[in-house]
Amino acid sequence: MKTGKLERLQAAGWKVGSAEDFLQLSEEEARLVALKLSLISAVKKSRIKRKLSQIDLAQRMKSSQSRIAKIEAGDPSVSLDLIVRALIASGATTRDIQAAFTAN
Amino acid sequence: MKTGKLERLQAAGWKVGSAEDFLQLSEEEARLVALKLSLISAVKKSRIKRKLSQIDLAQRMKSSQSRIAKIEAGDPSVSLDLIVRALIASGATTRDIQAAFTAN
DNA sequence: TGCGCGTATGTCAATATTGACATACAATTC
DNA sequence: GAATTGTATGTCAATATTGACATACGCGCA
Repeated sequence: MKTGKLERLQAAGWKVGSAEDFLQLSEEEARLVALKLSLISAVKKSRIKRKLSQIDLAQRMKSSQSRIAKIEAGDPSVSLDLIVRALIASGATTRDIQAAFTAN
Repeated sequence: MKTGKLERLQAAGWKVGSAEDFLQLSEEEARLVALKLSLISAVKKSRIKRKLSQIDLAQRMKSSQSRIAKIEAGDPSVSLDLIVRALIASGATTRDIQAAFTAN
């Protein structure tokens, strides 16, 4: 998960480009972040629900335990692709995924 | 006239190679590809609906026209992150994104 | 015909993401 | 308190993805 660009810029009191561009970009970025967060939450829920350890899930998707931990911790190095792969591998149904996408 | 899954995958440029390989695609991989295809379709629909050219959309999301073309062509080099960014930048609502799932 | 416009395709250096590994931390059980 | 089990964090070489650019294609129009 990317560090909040908006928050950091605001904290620094910066103006970037026009206010319009700035607000639009941050809104889009915020939507993407919110989407990732709800998917991450769904991964953990699904994994726990199926009583899988991080190692179990890692083996299912041919990844590693540390990657799963980073996914669930919202590490900036984790892509949306990997999050969704984890969701699917964890046994989440299409409906589960749909719900996660919608819940933001 | 519903297109077969195999044709759709090949048409989208995924390295599928042969029917043999396709059959070896795990259910998880197939679900991820199907998800990407739905979202890709939603990107193009949303862009056209808002009367945006690929160049327009590229500027909105600070990418390039060729990237947008590759997104819509289902180029394997395009990540899910970028697809969703394009969806958001094209003006798609959360409901539009949800619809992309239901449609598949 | 040539011209503008939108889209498609190939390439590539820069950057982002990956699995794997080592290691630390937390809770549980003996 | 030591072993076991599950999770967190940092690192890094290998790989994947990126925007940018050049260029080609299709199509309507003057």
